[in-house]
Amino acid sequence: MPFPVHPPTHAECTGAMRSVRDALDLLGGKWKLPIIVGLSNGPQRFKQLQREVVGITAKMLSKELKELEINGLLTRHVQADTVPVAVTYTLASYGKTLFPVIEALHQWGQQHRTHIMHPGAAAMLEEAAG
Amino acid sequence: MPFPVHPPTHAECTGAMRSVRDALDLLGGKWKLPIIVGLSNGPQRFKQLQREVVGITAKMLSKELKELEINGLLTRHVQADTVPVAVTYTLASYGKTLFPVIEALHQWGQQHRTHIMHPGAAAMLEEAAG
DNA sequence: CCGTATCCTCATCGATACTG
DNA sequence: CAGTATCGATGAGGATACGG
Repeated sequence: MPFPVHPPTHAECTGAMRSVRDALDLLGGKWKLPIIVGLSNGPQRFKQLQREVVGITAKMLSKELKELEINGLLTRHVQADTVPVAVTYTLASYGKTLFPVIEALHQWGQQHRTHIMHPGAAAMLEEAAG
Repeated sequence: MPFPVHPPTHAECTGAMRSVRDALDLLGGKWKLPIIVGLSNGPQRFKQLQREVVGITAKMLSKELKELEINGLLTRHVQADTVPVAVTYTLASYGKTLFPVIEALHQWGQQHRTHIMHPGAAAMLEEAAG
């Protein structure tokens, strides 16, 4: 088993599609992206992060953070000598390698909104292109 | 409502995250990517496509194709003068604008596999970076 | 503060049978 | 061939209560 980290929620893929699926699954779900964005402005403690990621429950935040940590995207640091304990999550430099990917998604998604709202121009281009 | 096309499966997002979510949702799910890949080698009829996208049921293929068509990623052409009717699906040139995005996901996903299998080097880099 | 445990709802997807 | 209709399983995610 070459890729034990992520649970195979989707069908097995062959060749190049496997890695696309991996990246998609890593960014997929409801909360992964907001969490990464929330941490992109600097380290956050659990409660801070929960306030930033509006609507997330402690259960989901805990679960998602665990997955992201296992994948090396963020690090978890426990300050044990305080009461109560303070836990800080930091976006790893490896996690920041996702930024170009997210940016690519952002660019496409943004133009897609305008594309959907002005389908006429696109249709004419389609027609011209055959 | 600025974006009526895609069902809002996920929480509303603010600012830049909306468009990332849009792109992610469009590519997300189990079958969208395999279908796009299957059509990237040229037009396909329904049954052909179902053979190419291994494991998909007619129900899912029909549903996914409808969504992709609504989003302008592919076109549906009906040859009504044959018995039985022939329906051909073609990846629109607009659909091909997704290729760079998919390529970005592919690149990251591929290096992630090697990253996960050689975490030592990454850990050392992390440590040095602080 | 930082989570975990339990129960619950709902969307997604699969299997199967059926129609034009 | 190209789908649709129906039923059922599965799992992501939410609500709430509780523990360290």
